[in-house]
Amino acid sequence: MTARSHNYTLMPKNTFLNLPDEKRTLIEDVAMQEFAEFGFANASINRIVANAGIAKGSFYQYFANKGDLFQHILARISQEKLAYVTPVLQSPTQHDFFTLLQELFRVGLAYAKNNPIAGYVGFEIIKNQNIDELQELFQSYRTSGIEFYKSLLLQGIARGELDPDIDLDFVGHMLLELQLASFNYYFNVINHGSLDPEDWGDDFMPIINKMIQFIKNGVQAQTETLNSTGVLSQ
Amino acid sequence: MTARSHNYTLMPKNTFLNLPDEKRTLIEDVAMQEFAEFGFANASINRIVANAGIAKGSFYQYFANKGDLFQHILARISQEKLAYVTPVLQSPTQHDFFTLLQELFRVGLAYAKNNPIAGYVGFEIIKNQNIDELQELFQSYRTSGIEFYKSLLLQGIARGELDPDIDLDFVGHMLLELQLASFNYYFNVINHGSLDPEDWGDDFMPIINKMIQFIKNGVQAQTETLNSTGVLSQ
Amino acid sequence: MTARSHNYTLMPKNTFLNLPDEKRTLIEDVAMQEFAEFGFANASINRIVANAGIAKGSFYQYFANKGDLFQHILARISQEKLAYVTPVLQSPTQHDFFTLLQELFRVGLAYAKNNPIAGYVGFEIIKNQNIDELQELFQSYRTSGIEFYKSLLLQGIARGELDPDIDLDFVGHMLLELQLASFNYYFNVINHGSLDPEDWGDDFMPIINKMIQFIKNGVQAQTETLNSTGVLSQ
Amino acid sequence: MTARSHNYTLMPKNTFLNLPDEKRTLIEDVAMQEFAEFGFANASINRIVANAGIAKGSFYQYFANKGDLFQHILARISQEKLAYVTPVLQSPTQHDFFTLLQELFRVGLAYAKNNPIAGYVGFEIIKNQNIDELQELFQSYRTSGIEFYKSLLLQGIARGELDPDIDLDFVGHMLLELQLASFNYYFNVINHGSLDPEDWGDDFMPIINKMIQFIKNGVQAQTETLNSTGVLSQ
DNA sequence: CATGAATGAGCTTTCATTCAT
DNA sequence: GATGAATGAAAGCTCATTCAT
Repeated sequence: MTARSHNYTLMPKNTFLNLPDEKRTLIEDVAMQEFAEFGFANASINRIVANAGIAKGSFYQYFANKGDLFQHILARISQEKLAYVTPVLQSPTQHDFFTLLQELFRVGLAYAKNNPIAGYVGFEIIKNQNIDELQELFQSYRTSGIEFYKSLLLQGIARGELDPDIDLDFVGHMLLELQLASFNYYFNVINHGSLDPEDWGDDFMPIINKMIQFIKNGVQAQTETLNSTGVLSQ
Repeated sequence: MTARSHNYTLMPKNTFLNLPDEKRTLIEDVAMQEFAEFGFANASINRIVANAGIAKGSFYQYFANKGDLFQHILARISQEKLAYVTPVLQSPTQHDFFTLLQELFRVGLAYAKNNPIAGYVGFEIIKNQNIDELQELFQSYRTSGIEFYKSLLLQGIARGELDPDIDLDFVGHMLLELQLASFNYYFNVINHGSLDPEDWGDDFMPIINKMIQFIKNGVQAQTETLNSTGVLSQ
Repeated sequence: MTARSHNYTLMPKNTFLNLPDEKRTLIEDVAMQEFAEFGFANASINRIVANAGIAKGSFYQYFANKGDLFQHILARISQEKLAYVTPVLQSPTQHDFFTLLQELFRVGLAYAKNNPIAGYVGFEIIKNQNIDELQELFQSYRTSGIEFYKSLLLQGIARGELDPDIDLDFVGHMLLELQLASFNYYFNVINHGSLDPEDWGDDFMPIINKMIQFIKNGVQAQTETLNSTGVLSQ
Repeated sequence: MTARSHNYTLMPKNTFLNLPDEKRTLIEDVAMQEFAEFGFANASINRIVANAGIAKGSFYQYFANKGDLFQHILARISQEKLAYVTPVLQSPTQHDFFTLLQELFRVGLAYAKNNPIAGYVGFEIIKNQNIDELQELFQSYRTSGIEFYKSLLLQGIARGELDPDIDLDFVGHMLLELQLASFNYYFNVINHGSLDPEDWGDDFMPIINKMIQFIKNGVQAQTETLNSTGVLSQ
């Protein structure tokens, strides 16, 4: 009774984690490459096992299904990103909002630059939430990202750095979207969509600075007088 | 004979356009629904022909393949949107940048509200450009959108409405992303992802106004004094 | 809307029935053989298509799934049996219960003798109702059989041929079981389980007569006196 | 070494029997449940070991294969049933045929009522002999059952209780089938196929009595006069 | 111009069993 | 004696596309 349906359904990984590092990493890398190249829907387990040199049966001893593998890959990416967290981000209360934001974006792009495939997969995934079976997972990544932004915004408002009238939820969403957009811009415009690490330019700080400037002041000319409706007078 | 081999190579549509309106529209609607429900990768031609009540062979006389159908659907959506273009957008030189931007966003959401499935498909698609065979197509949609934003930005700078130091290309990208984000926010947050027209709230102007405000002034606290409505006083 | 999910799900057969007779019959025969040899659970569609010389994809254009094929096979068997219905069974009111019963059993075995594989499949199937997805189907076959027996029993009672105190439902069940048992006895004991038509003996009337006798009078010695409890006195 | 290769060939059980009682019983229970739920063909060793919490390799040290396990389960059920044998059945020569038969059926149903899963498995299995690899086993269970009935019949004839003209072999088969049918009737009609012990009604004696009556006298109307209770008057 | 049967490669997943530790 | 990772054949089923009529 208690024995029924135990470690059979919650499968997420288990045996996979005990694999020799080399083999485990190989499988992850192959899978990541597959997801990056074909997207989740078109990723083929056949190809993955072939490229990783493992038996198809073995795959299913590591992961419950394709979604499970994918989830694991995302988790690994999330965790790897933690290694990039810098002193600035570790003490968020000691810096102003825009410094923190700049650091956040910088760290995101730095990770992506050093791990283009992982970065790309992580990016694609948050962007595309239209995979039914994984919607919840994606939503949770999005939500936690937005919540983090909202906490930063709150702090910024409290310190008088930010306009207190902004809609926290709305702006939180937009910051997440703009972070993704920064990746998109860097990846597609600067690097022309290449996943080859060699093609990734070194200097993404200009992009980030433009982004911060954009978020900080918007695009309006600064010197103009404003009428009471907030619409520019001539 | 020659006509036949013609049909066969330049396939994009041709025979399809001569169909009775009702049949053609049915096929389009079914396809749109399919793409909305399953995404491009998982959309099934089998299901489409079954749901549209046409023969499998007929489908391939209308379209070269799934991508061709998809391209057609997108083109139809693009064209339908034109019907929403308002006087304001038809004479862009007579309005200031933020008015135009507001109108652009408003029109986009109005179309989506009245055609949720089409709106969703059009949105998802621009967002997800990771479908290899359609990348070029998506890119062209993006590019033309961005170019349009850039032309607006240029005009705004020329008039002194906008900060002349912005990077046109960068900001153009961001505006496109933010437009998509406005849809995303409206669709996922306000309407909780439902495609049912009945669930779609009526009032998206607050979202647009927040967006315009965000783009205009950013989030930084203004040194000017603010009245209680958050509108700048002189 | 109406077009959705039409002839896509109710699949039972459709295209299959339009096949050239020869091909259709071949597939049916191969399938019947497969079911007879391996049972439903172990029957392999791979083997069936290989033995029938058709493509796997074709199979699924004929049948929705294995259960659908099976259902069709059973329906064919049911229908074929109708050809065996004799004048006696066509005018049931004109014969006494035991004559009808004898004829029913005779016809059942005659069909099975001439179509051993079909007979065996039909028999196995009613017997084994533990295939989840087909339980309803089997139950309906059983139920209609039992209902028919019950109607015969009622008529027999009305005519004074049968003990009016019997439990109709119970006896109906038992008659069905005994008919299956007659097949079982004939098939396994007399023919030693061979499906080869050549091994099937000619004369199953002795079995039927014993069965009728058993059902008619039971096994009790007929001459004994009975005490009031119906238990034999010494 | 030699001991090891011994274990390996005569596999049926051996190492399994030395297991701590609790573990052994758990495995048996899990297996029984699996067979009851999925039938033999669809029973999964994967699921069994998972649900029993044992290693896959261990399973194959206990049993040669699925059939071996199954055989063991059947043997256990057979043995458990022995505990239900009553004084009446222990001294068969001291009771008349119908008393013995009634007791046999009663004991069978009593066991099934107290051990629904085991009862169901034992029943299903004897009923379905179309599992190639186990046919011999099933046949032997059937044969020994039939032989026992035949011995009872012989004794009954010798005592003048039974019609001396019956075909022993035939009637023996039918009695076995009717015993299974009584289970079938009780299980499917009375308990509606539920394996939940709580759903099993208490009173199966009416069924048995109808069965005895059926076997004793058949269904033909008696020429003797009947009192209103349906019990024969002298 | 319409049809829809035919195709076989491909899909994800489960299987019973082996064997090195 | 116990383990559980490894295996690859096989399962049922869907796919986009072709082509003869």
